[in-house]
Parts: sequence; structure tokens; C-alpha cells
Amino acid sequence: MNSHPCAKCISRIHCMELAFELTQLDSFSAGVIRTNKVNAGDRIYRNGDRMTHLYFIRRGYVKVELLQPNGRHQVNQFSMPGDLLGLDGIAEQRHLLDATALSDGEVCAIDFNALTDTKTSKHHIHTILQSKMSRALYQTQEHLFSLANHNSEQKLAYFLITFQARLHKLQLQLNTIKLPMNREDLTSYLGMTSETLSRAFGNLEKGQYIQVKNRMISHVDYNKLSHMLEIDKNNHPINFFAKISSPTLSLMSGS
Amino acid sequence: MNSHPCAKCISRIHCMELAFELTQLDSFSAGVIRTNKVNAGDRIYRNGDRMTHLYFIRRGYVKVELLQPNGRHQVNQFSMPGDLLGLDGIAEQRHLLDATALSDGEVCAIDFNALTDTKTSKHHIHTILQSKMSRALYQTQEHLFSLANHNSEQKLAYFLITFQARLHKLQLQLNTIKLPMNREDLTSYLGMTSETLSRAFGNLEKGQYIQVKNRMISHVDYNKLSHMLEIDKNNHPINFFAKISSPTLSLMSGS
DNA sequence: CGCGCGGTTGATAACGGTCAAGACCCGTGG
DNA sequence: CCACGGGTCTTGACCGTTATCAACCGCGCG
Repeated sequence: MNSHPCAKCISRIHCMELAFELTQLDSFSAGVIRTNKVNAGDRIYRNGDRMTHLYFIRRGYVKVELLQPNGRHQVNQFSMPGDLLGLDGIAEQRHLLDATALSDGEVCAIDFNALTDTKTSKHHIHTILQSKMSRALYQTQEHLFSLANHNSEQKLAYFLITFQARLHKLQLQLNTIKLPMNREDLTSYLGMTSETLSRAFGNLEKGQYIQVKNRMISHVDYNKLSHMLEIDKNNHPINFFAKISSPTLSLMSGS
Repeated sequence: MNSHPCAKCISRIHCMELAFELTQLDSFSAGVIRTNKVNAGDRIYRNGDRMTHLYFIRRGYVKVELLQPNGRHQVNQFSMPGDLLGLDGIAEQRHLLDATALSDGEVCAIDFNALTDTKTSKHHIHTILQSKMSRALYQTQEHLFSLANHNSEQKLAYFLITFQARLHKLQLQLNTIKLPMNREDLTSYLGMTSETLSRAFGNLEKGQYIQVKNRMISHVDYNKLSHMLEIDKNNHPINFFAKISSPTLSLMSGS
């Protein structure tokens, strides 16, 4: 009888949400999934590493960034429990990004070849992987949208909203968010300098959107934050009916 | 005997590069792959549509954009022959983006369920799809990097370099590039206004990087353009040893 | 206590956005 | 063939947001 590394995992609930059904997970031997403890600052994988495993975050936070040879870097994602890392490496069989733990935590390393091997895995696993990748793709494109279209306060507002939404899915809704990342990582993610970020925090606080105490964000008014993203640059509320043209309307009645 | 929709396709070479091996392709019936002619401006799919097909571009250019309900939009990608579209829709079984033809062309619609059905498809197909998605993911993250880190001229330079590189892969290297998109779509993709884009084109021309004549870009000096991306904001070439602090240095000597 | 680090605040400058006008391109029609 | 017109693109002047540079604050730690 194999040991089941997931049998006593406190993240089973997240795994289920992930569609990694328990039956599926339990069918893997301990050789396929291995749980590792990580400390803040530990590199989980780095650019150039052979892609042998995917990583499932069980506990803690991880940043995923693109490091350029000239020393510049770009934080592309802040990952949290329930997220699957390493998908970027599938195409080239090598990781192209760097993943670093932001806090102490636990990460399940999943042997990629065993996972996708027809003999040992069920067809279902491919569907799950496809779905995860498709979702990751869309998430990145929303990030792209924010960088291209928002000003500094809107970027920060958008980040706070989506970060909270992800925590919410983990049933971690608290009225206070503790950000796992420092200001520098956040500036990279949001595409601004730390001074501008600091002022953006200050302005949101002045406007009664949030309350800031270092990495603790409290009294977050999500409705007000969302509203801010619907306002155009001249502070005119957007007129929906003027914007949505007839073809789209006909499409809606059609389906 | 089935008709083979790919038998006389002029893009067979690109399909091969895609790892859609001919044997694989020929094994699909005409019901799985269907080729459609599209005209400039045709919508290939739109946000909310059920994701029934993936689309392989055989000829022509396509823009893929995220349309927000408030009317704002963000061009996320310019696709060209050999690209596979619609991957964003896999997770939700619905398309989340909009794909619009920029020029007349041909697009192969591939029945997604038939493609991934275990009974009709080979295991190999999942590997190919994974690889395509992983690559798309990385490409988006590079775009993200550019938006977050480059000034307007650098963004344009970066776009020109990557666009040319993709044309090069299609063996379409010409000393003149004809851009398939108008300025408005390009401004959305690059996250700037049309005035700034116009000035960026002008400045690159003044600096002898390129020559611009409407959508025709000629005399492109790729080395010079690349060099521009390696320069930091103060025009000082990056000093590796100043930038890379001691912990990283120890890392370098370590590896 | 003094230092170093992360974060904030302030003054200034530059980049890019905005608004307005003009140039160019190209299809249409005289 | 040229004149017109509408849309697209470019140029110019001005202004606002954000980057830059510098000083300062608060806090943990040796």
C-alpha cells in the first residue's frame, strides 16, 4: 500500500476546488507528489531549470517573476494556496520564470511526466491542466489590461480587488488583508515606482477607500474601489447605452 | 475515404512547425477541421460565445482583444499564420476575448471536443495543446514586462523586434514590414495614445532606427533597436556589477 | 545608541496625455 | 484628370501624472 501524501493535507478542500479530485489524487503514489516545506526567500524554481515538476501551493505565498539577463525583473504573479506553478515551463521543458517564496509555507511538487503519462494518469488530468493554463492565460491578460489602461491609483485598486477576490475563494475573507509582499515587489507588479505606490496608498487612504498600516490593509470599501475603475479619465461616469452598439445587443438576444 | 482538408493547404509547413504532424492532421475527418475564408473586420469569435472550436490561422492577420462591458478595450495579441486562437476559452467553455480579422485571410476551425476526445485523438494532441498554451502564456508575460518597464519608444522597438521575429519564423523575412494593424489597435496593444505612438515612430525614424511610410516599415536596424532596450532610463549602459548586489554575485560564482 | 533597511514625503523635471489644428491618404464623383 | 471630402495620421502647445532625486521617518537589530 502506497502512502498517500495528500491524505492528511489541510488543503484538500482547495484541491477539490482545483478539480484535482481526491480519488484522482489518492491514486498517485508518493513518488508523484512530494510535499516540501519552504522558507521565505527560497527559490522554488528559476529560469533555465529543467521543468520536471509542477508545484501546488499548499500554504504560504509565492511570487513569480521574469528576470532579464540585464538585471531588470518583472513580477508577473503573486500566487497563493490552491495555485499551480510552473506552467510556463511546459513548452520548452525548461522554466522561463523564477518562483520565490514570499513567506514560509508548503509546496507540493508534482512529477510532471508521471502526471501526464498516459499509463499512470487518467484522461481527466489533461482537461484539468488545460483549464488551469487557460485560466492563467486570462488572468495575465487582465493584468495586461490594467497596466495599459489604469492610472496608478486604479492599478492599486484593481490589485486589491482581485487579490481579495482570490482570498475570498479560499474562504479567507477577513476584514483586514495582510499583504505578503513588500513594496518593491508590488511596484514591479503594478509597473510604477515605490514613491508613486506610496502616494497611491496615501491617496486611497485619504479618499476613505482603505486604511493602511504597513502591509496591513483594513476597512476596504470594495464598492467604492470598483466604482473608481468605472470612471473614465475625466471623471464622467460611463454611459453604457452609448457604448454598447447594436451588433452586441443582437448577439445577446441570439444566444 | 474522408476528404483531407489539409491535403492541399499551403500552410502545411507551418502546421508542421506547430507539431501538428501531417499524419496527425490527415487522420482528422473534414468534420473536425473546416477552412473558412474571412474578410477584414470579420469577428471570428467574441466574448461570451460558447467555445466549440479552436482556430488555426492559415493566411492573414487577426487581433485578439479584451472588451470590457464599459466599452474600453485592450488589444492583447496580433496573430499571424501558424497561430492557434481561442485557448482563452478552454477554462470556462466560453470565449472571454474577441478575435477579429485585420485582413482578408483563411482560418481553419478545429472542433475542440473532437480534437481532445480520447477516442478520436491521440495522446500526442494534448502535449501539443499544452505546449501551445504554455508558449502563449509566456508571450503574454513578455508583453506585460514591456508595458511595465519600457518607455514609449522602447515599447515600439520591442514590438517591432518581436513582430519581425515571428515573421521570420514563417520565412517571411523581407527588408520591409507591412504592419497589418492601424495605429489605434497598435496604441491599445502598446498602452499609449496615438499621438505618443506617432511621435515614437517619428523619433525612431530621426534616430535612424527605421524608416516609416504609413504602415510600411523599412530599413529596420534590429541591432540598434535591441541596443535601445538594454539602455537604462538615463542612457547609461547598464553596469552589471553595480546593479547586481553581493548576494547575487555569490550566486553567480556558485553556479 | 547608531546603523541600515524599508517606507514615506517633498521638490522638481520629464514623459506622455490632452486638446486643437493641420497634413496626408484614398476613394468618390464631377 | 482633378476636386472634394472623410477618415487617419502627424505635429504643436500645453498641462498633469508620474519618475527622479533627496531628505526624512520608524523600526528592528547588532
